[in-house]
Amino acid sequence: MSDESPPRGDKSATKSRILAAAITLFADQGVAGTGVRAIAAAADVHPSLIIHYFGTKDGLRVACDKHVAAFVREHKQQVMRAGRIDPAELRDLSDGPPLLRYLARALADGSPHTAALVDEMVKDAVDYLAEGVASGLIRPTDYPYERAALLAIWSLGALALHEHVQRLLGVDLTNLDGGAAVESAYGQMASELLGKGIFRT
Amino acid sequence: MSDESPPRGDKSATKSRILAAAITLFADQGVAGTGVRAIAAAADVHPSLIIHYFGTKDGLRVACDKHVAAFVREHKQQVMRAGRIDPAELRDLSDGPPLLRYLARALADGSPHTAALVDEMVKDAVDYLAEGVASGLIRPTDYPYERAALLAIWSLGALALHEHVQRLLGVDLTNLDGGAAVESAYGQMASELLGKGIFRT
DNA sequence: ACCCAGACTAAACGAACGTTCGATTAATGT
DNA sequence: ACATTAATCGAACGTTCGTTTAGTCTGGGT
Repeated sequence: MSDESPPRGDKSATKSRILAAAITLFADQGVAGTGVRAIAAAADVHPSLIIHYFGTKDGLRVACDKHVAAFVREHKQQVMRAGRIDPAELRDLSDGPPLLRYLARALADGSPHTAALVDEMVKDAVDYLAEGVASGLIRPTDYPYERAALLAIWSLGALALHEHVQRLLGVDLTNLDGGAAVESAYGQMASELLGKGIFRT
Repeated sequence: MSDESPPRGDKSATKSRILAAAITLFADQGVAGTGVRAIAAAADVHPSLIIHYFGTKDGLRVACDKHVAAFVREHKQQVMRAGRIDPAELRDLSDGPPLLRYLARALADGSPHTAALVDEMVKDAVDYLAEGVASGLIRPTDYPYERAALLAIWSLGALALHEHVQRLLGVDLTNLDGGAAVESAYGQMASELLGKGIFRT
């Protein structure tokens, strides 16, 4: 019980408090299922202040999209591998709003900015896989784009179904602590499947 | 322009008309984003009739869940492989409400009955894969349950992200016509990845 | 012929919704 | 000290929400 009452008159701090509250609630209950009053209460501000800053509820949604997209853009590779985010950045992730849970919902909901984000991730994956092929680690393919796309879909799809992944395999892909996901049942099984394949040679 | 005006006094027909409209709208806009009035208008009935039949909006949601679950339970294997539903059943799928789109949203939203459904699919996949192992087609593994679970997650995750799958690979997993998905870029790439693996031997 | 169960409608309720408007407060420049 | 600006609140707007209540209409049993 230290700084419970937010300081008044600090615009950017209030704005990010609203943003954090919105991301949390949107991630939990969906955009349509969350009212501005609930967000305002969580951010400890008056509802009309949200409109004053973001114009409209959808403006706030867009701001949340952009905020999460900015984070993801800096960690594309790690997010797509659903783990192994370096500990320094990880503190920001556990302390702040649940960015990955928000992303998971945005992926399924088809929010405006998410498609572009996914496309970027696929493009990066193409390059990343091409490097692996060049260094002889990764098997070449006739369809490098399609392979990258499918790997991205599988990774992000697992993130979107993180609730089921947790129930079935015991890993919370949205709350990775120190690369736990890679050593988990999820990571080990993914290695086995992608490593040796599934069909008998 | 044949039977535009629905017959009055046919309880079960009206009920399924409401159910179909609800599944369509829920799949398109989400449960929270769809009002009972919109459903009533789509089903061409009065809003209060929905309450009369299903008690509450959430009761209608549960009825939709059950209806979709019943369909999926009869086609578990095909749904998980996201294709190859036999043409007879397929007509019901294209004519009726978008059951797979509803399922995709329910998977990500975590609706009540979906978890049990996924668990059943995984259990079936365990058996199915065990048969493959017994017949020598499929490589054995030390963790058969985890393998089945991950394959299910990948399949259903791709379904949940069907919008991105369509944009990236040109396949609509929710609107499969005659096993097109298996021969598509999605199906071929999945075969390649699961067949030979990704790492160079 | 009557009646009655039930399919269905009409109108309204209170609550919650997103948003607007005007006032109040506190910091800032002069 | 004063004017200005912006941050923030308080109260209300009109709309839509899910639901309720009371009713009308109709087909089938007796």
